[in-house]
Amino acid sequence: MSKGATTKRAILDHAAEVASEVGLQGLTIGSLATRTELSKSGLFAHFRSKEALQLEVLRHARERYIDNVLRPAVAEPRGEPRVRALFGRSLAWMRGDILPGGCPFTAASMEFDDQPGTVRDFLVSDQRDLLDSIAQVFRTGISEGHFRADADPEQFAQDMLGIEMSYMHAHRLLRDPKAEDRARKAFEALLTATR
Amino acid sequence: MSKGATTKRAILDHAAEVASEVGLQGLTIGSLATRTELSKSGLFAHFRSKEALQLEVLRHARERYIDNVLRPAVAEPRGEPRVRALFGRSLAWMRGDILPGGCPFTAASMEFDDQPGTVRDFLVSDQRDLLDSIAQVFRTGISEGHFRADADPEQFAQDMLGIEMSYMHAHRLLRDPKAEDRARKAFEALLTATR
DNA sequence: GACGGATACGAACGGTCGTGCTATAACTGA
DNA sequence: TCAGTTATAGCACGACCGTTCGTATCCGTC
Repeated sequence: MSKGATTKRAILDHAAEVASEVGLQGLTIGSLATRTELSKSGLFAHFRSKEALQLEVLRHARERYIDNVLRPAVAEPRGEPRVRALFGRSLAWMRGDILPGGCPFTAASMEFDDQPGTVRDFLVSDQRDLLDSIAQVFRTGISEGHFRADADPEQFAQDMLGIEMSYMHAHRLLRDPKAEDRARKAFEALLTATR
Repeated sequence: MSKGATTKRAILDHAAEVASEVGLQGLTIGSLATRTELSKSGLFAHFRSKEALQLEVLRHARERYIDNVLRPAVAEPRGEPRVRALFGRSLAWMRGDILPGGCPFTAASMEFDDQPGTVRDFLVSDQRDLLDSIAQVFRTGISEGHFRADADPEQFAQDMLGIEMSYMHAHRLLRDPKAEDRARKAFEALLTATR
């Protein structure tokens, strides 16, 4: 890997962490330059605009998500075990085990849902993919006979995401120690209802 | 009401709308001054710092929430009807019927969950109150015999909030026309599980 | 109608924002 | 090793940030 690509990756590593904590708007070129020990213009040269930086940060975070959540989960046996693995790893993602500020997509979704532009467009397609992935994993559970044949995968996806989001809220903002326990109970109830 | 209080209220009305769309960080004194047709310093005089402005915006939004969601719901008969009313009005709140950008608390929670300070502190106590209110309303359903006696009100609160949050996500970001239908189905399933 | 406090304005402050340009330093491939 | 590319620094820019201060204007009270 060339020098440029190496630095760029290092920048994006830091940027994803910062963005997960202060959001994509709070992510500023000056502060990121200080943090990576680069000059503002030196860093800026890697991206041609702030918007491009934001997009690359999201792309980078998505890779992290795929590597740490989606791919390991899909490596599990089809059906319920795979669904459980996906949920468990999603909780860790939301908790901040991978990026210190928790899920940057959820945060960015709230930030940008009313701001048209390429960032919003990226988020839309990315979150659609995410929901599709959940639904797809769930479908393996239907075809394995673990869940009712008439269960709705899209419904399941939205429901599971809701459990994750309220978990992130209760855990990260409220620091509620019972948050994870409740999230897992909600998940069990959701699974029970699909059988 | 004195002149000052009138202007201040007008400012906060606009500010709450803006904040619901671009977040509390995106809310800027200059742009808010333009929007309210005041000078920057004239507006600033009503608050003594940006942080104080943010706090007052949150307080103002909370009043809106209480007036439009909580109080009308509590006016309904105790038990399940009251729980249903609370959920239905919460969906409208999340949708953006009251503030155009949807729920500013959910957005601010994501923005500030890693940023210590008075804003975060306010959000914590406010969101704790919110969850307590949901739990309390749910308890009326237990004492009326509408729900199982051993149902966990705090669990219900976190679950219902999750349904609302994933609804907001699917509706506002993804503009998914089926989002509301799914949210209502999830709510029915949640109620069913508590009987 | 005049007074006095509340309210708003204008100008200016030091900072930081995102973004260019130019020059130099560091890498890379022949 | 050296030429050529790539990467980084330095500096400057206009714009806007939150904030302060002195001044003018409004308004309620007597």
